[in-house]
Amino acid sequence: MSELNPQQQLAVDTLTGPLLLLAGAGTGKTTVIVHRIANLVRHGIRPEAILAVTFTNKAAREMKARVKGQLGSQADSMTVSTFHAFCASVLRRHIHQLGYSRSFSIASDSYQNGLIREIMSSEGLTGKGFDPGMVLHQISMAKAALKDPDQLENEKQVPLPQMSLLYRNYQKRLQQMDMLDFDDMLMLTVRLWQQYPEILAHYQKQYSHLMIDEYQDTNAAQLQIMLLLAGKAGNIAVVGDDDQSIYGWRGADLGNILQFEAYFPGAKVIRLEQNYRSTNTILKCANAVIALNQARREKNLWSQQGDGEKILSVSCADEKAEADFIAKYIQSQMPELSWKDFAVLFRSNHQARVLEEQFRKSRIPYLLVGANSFYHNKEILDAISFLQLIQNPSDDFSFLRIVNVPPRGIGDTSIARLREFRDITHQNFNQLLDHPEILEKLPEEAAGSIKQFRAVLQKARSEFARPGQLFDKATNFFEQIDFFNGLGRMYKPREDALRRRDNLMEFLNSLADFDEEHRNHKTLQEFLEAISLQDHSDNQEKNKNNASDSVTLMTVHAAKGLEFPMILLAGLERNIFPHQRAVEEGNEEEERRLFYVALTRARKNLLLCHAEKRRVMGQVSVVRPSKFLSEIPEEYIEFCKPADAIKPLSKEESHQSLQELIKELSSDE
DNA sequence: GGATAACCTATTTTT
DNA sequence: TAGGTTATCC
Repeated sequence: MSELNPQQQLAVDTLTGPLLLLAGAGTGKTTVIVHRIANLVRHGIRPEAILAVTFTNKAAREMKARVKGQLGSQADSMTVSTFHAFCASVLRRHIHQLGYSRSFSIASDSYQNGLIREIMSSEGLTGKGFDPGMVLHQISMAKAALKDPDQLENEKQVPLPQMSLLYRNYQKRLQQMDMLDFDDMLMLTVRLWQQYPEILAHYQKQYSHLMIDEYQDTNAAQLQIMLLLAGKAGNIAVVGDDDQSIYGWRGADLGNILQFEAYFPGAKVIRLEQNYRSTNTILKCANAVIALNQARREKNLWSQQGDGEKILSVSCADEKAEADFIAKYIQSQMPELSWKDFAVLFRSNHQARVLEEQFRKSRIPYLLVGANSFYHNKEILDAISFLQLIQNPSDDFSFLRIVNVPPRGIGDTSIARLREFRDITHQNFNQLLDHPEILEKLPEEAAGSIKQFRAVLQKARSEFARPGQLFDKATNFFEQIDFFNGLGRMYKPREDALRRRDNLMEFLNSLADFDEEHRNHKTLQEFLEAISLQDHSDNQEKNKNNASDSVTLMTVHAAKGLEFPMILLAGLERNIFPHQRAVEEGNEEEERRLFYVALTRARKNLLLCHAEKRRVMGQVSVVRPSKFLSEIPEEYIEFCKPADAIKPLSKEESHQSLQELIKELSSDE
């Protein structure tokens, strides 16, 4: 795109007051954001006074890089940050005012999970009907909506009567351990600014111009942060698309964008509707489908790219046939296209399994996005817990996690004893270890191990107290205490031992990288914060760059913001997409937005697949096509069977592929 | 303390 | 079907 269209230009020229930029899919919003920032600077706004907020680190990095392309080194003094990283920096400076330690650490999801389990079991709330994930979700939603436990008490629609009790305990335990979860970072920033107007004033003065990306995904807490920070001056520009709001289940409030003018009086609204990505056939379908939603702002995407080809809807016998068809179809498009031109999207992760299997059989290179992250590995969590405990002595949870890893004779009995002491004295485990009389009450072997453990921790704390040489310290440290080696040995008898050891090695390397990148000026605390706030798809990025050419497999959620020449959507069936539970919970419109996101990822071609029978929970059952299929206007779509969708190979090609097959068969095993 | 067996349950997961 | 968690046993 060489120059801006009139709407884009208008957005770039609107520099003061509240601005809502409704940017449809593929309408060049990032270009506008970047140009607008450059324009602000051109009009005399100091880069230090500009704050741009995104949701992901990746988005922040990209924005910064592109602004740098426009402004050069001036861009360095501007703040581009995620909501959470920004709040973390605010809280690191001021959170003592709210009774937390400034050296708080950040609770990861596995951490939250473990903590809520512990709380639920101590309240006797285990077994059927007590789902820790659900409780955690409720707490998260409450925090996102800035509700405290008392407010939850008065609510009628809580799924568990004990909700507010659990929330209160969870919060108490986190605070005792000087930990914040992700929602706390937002909630406490709001609380801080509300209770200390002079602190808020400081930030208002520092940042005169705000910009928020992916505005449709903001929750109530984030809205408060923006309202407070924008203050009376109200120089805030938000960019988003209500039709692409697909994170309601994480607390995103569509009302933030639908009622923007009510929250920010005098706001200007600009629509970007010219799309630079897709064919008009695709856009007309997407427009028609999304128009069926009630809660939205009117928009109509169009492009200058011509009509392009019709959308294809293919009906397959079952999920295996569907995967087989998808594989064959992609192969049939070769070699005119390359593997990386295709993305196969699905509603839920488990659908990937059949596809993966088929792709392996068919020897199609693929990349599964969003599969379990590096940081979910047991050994990595152990290693992080270890560092966490060194950094934050109050972290009882990490203590419990690694006090006996690798096994050093500190069993359930000893732990139970320590817990008793903790309940009586209200001191954390680390403090308890300072009392010799308590150690005496433990089994002899355990007491010995614990003393040793304590000594190791103390030594490590003094080693890590100063910034720099993180990596050296860590490697030496791990070697000295035999933690690293111990872990390696621990996994030796199993065949996954090598992988786990490699993972630990990689983790140490990431420490080294971090150290080097920041020229040895960073502390352990900063490293831990970085890995907590890092979006874990960073690893995916690396994979993607390395994997030169492969088909992408991912959920529709993961595909937001991406584009591919050809999109294949699998499992377009009732109860799968829209998801049964979403419909039951009254979220059909969000499912439709999700479908809209899927459609608008495609540049040239869209292929929608569904099966007639599918194995669900081990049982084969007859399934029906999704209602979304019937929402696509008939003139843009063609229905067919797998065989009709694949262009037959020419004689020459089929001869060739036969040759290949023979070669493969003879070389295999 | 650790291995094994039985048991349960299946959305999405930016930080 | 497959995974993750819990229960049980040695």
